[in-house]
Amino acid sequence: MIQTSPVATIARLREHVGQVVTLRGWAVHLRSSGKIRFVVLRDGTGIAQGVLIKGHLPEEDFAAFEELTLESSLTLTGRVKAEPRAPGGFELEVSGLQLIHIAQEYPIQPKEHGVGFLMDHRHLWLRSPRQQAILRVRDEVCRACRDFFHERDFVLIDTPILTPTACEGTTSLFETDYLGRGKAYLSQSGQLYLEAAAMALGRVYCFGPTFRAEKSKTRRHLTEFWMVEAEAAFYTLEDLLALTEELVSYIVARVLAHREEELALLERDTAPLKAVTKPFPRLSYTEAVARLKEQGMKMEWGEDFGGDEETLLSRMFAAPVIVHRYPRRAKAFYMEADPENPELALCVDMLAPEGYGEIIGGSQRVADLEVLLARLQEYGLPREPFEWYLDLRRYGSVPHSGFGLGIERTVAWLCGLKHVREAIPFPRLLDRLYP
RNA sequence: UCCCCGGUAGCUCAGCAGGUAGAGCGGGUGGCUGUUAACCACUUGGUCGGCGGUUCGAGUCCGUCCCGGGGAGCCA
Repeated sequence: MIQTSPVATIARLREHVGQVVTLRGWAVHLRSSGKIRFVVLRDGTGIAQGVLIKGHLPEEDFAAFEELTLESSLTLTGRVKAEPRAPGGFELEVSGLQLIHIAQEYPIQPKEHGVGFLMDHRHLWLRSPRQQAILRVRDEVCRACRDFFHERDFVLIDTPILTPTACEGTTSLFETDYLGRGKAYLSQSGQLYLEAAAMALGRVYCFGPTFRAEKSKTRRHLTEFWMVEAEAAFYTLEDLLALTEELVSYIVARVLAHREEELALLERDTAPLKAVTKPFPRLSYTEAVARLKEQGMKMEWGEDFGGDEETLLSRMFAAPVIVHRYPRRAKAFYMEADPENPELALCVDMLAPEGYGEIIGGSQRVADLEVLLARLQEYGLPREPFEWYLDLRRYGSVPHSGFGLGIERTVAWLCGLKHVREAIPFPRLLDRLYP
């Protein structure tokens, strides 16, 4: 395509005021008032308005407006002008319009649509300003996680997605045939492999998709979701609590600093996010149960928290709340017992405020071979597939701890979303695999 | 897996007591020199989720299945 003027992006239009530039993008609003016509263009960096005045551009280009439909692609060339009346604050006095592709009748209108319809058109829904804003926040969260760990000398370790066994025997797994040699499962956590890597590199983390085949149908569940997990040799539960607290406050600060515009577009009240500062409130499970009972919840010591309990607990504090030392029998086989009370596990959950619930789960891991062997038996797990994992306790075992943070739940919280399905580009849900 | 709600035009919905299927938006045509989800006029648009039943007659009542939404459980 022949360009007669420099190509600009809408986000940087202010640097081109007074100059003639070309914008490339898609039509989002088309209005005509006879001899004056308006095209609102989006290019992925923002929106800007082009004004077409009869006689100020070739007649052919002026007439091409008539062919435009919503989401048609085109280029606009013109002089940049600051204009308070224009969406985005800048407009182009169009001297040239080139059609690239005329879109068919676009299904998504600037009006209310049902969730089902929007999800069926997720590939197009992503173009809407709100979805773009969410995806930019997600991008910031992911980058913050990587930066955080690199600044602290954690090494990125890519753990396998196809695995021979469950990390935690209890949850259901996606099963696939492995080239006729038996079953393979989609990973539900990189943790076990990360533990091996921690014994090699000290501090490690992984960042990738995880899969849970549970038939969960709630606002906080996906069947495929992203998790950042960290594992560190010689870390105790106390070290772990400090690390999770640091990570979450780091993420929140980064999003507030770099994604203010997006949060404003999402109409996210940032006051509760600005209140997220260290130290976070810490409660033992036993204390949490007592607090819930005070609030009138009917539950007994030993039961895990349900959705209602989590919501209530997270609403009691401005910052995320750290709940530690749950009853061991409600938790996974690899968690170290509390030496002060063997009925408790040295574990942690972090609950996001405003009712968002669990975003982090972690624990100190069993370091002793005999204890781990007994656990496998206790939980009814076969020993053979875990032999490699047991080796970690045979060759220089050390205390170590790790955790995982759910990306979508974190993004949903930061953006103030009602459901995690909007926090991932293409959500995989119980009854949704398309698009 | 269980409970609740829903499925009518491309979209969002209305449709009373069973009696010839409606609106707004979108699409199309025309008008308008500053529009902001523009406005005005005209116009287009239907396998009422599928199957079966009751009835002279079913979008409407009954049965069943499918799909979607919300919640529970389970889970992180």
